[in-house]
Amino acid sequence: MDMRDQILASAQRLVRQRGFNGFSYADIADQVGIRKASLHHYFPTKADLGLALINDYTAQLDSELSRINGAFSQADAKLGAYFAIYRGSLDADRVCLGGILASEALTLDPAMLPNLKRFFARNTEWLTEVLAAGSSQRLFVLRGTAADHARMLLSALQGALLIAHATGDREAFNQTAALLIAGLSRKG
Amino acid sequence: MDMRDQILASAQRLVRQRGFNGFSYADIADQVGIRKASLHHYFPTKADLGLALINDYTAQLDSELSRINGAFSQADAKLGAYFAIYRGSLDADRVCLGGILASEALTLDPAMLPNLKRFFARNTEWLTEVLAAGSSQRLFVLRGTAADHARMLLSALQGALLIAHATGDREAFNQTAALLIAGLSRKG
DNA sequence: TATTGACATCCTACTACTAGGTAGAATAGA
DNA sequence: TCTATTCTACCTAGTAGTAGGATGTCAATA
Repeated sequence: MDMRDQILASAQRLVRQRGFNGFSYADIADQVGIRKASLHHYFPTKADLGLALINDYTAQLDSELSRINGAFSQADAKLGAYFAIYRGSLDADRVCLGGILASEALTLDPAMLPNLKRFFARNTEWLTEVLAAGSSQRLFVLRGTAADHARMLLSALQGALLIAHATGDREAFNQTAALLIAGLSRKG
Repeated sequence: MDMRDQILASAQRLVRQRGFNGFSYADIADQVGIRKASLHHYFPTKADLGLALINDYTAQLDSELSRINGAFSQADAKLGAYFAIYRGSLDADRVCLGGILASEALTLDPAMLPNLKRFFARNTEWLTEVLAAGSSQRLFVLRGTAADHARMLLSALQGALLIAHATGDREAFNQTAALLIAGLSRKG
């Protein structure tokens, strides 16, 4: 892993624990063992770093979703794998980069916002496909459009992750996740 | 409204727009027309201010929930009024203080965390009561415990509010809210 | 009624520190 | 030698927070 990737990895870890306004170049410098000024060689401004973080994270998401698409054929299994990403994040004491950047949106460089929106769009688009497929296979029973369900699931997972991260109540996340899955099955 | 309340109102507005790390004493000073140093007379440290903000906000919630309990008897009407609080927040371009503090939890003074947890507990407790009542009146059909549903609804609303605030997509919030309500009704 | 003292409020002026960011030189690999 | 990388040293602006003085209010007192 070259220096640029090390910096991105360190920054991603920091953002997902403390938010974009919750860390500084000095923190990254400590973690990767480089001088603060050297970081500016790779990312001249913090907005540049932020932009790279979102794009990098979106690329990570894309590859995860591709992996899931390849590994599972059933919609419910795909959805389970998607939920597992969030659970893994919580277990590593981190939240979703998209979720935490969303909460700081008004303080971010405006150039970051379209890419942040795109990240959310990717999530909802993939979820919409999975839900629509599961619905036509009679695996899921939807009460609105697949897109509505997709947005709701995304919101619920992001919210549950943030709250569980703050309160330390990991079980609350699991129960919410289970209920969201149950809400898609036939019969109440 | 005395100066202390003006400061709290200004700070609450700032936090709910930009986060606790997204504003400074100078911002409050500008808004309330007082010198920065004078703020320290009321809230010696920013952690003191943060603590007061959570407690104040929790008190506001309590009075809102009391108002709702008094104004409505049907569980579905109570729930609708609760949802309306979030919608009103979004319309005012603010998110929930609890939600945004949760996303910054690791950077907050540890003294703030128990009170933040208490805020979430208040929400889930009230929601649990309303959902249980609605369930026994056959207004709602629950797929898990009332407490599970309460946590899920809270997470979904917080997540939807944060995302809608960041993306500017108000309609996404409305659709998620509608779907959450629909998910409680009989029949899919 | 006028004076005094106590207290709260708010100020100017400052400190110590951290933030992001820059200039320009040293180093190293091709 | 060219270029990328990393450094030391620094800058400017902003951060929370402090010291100590000015102003005002209000109640007790003479």
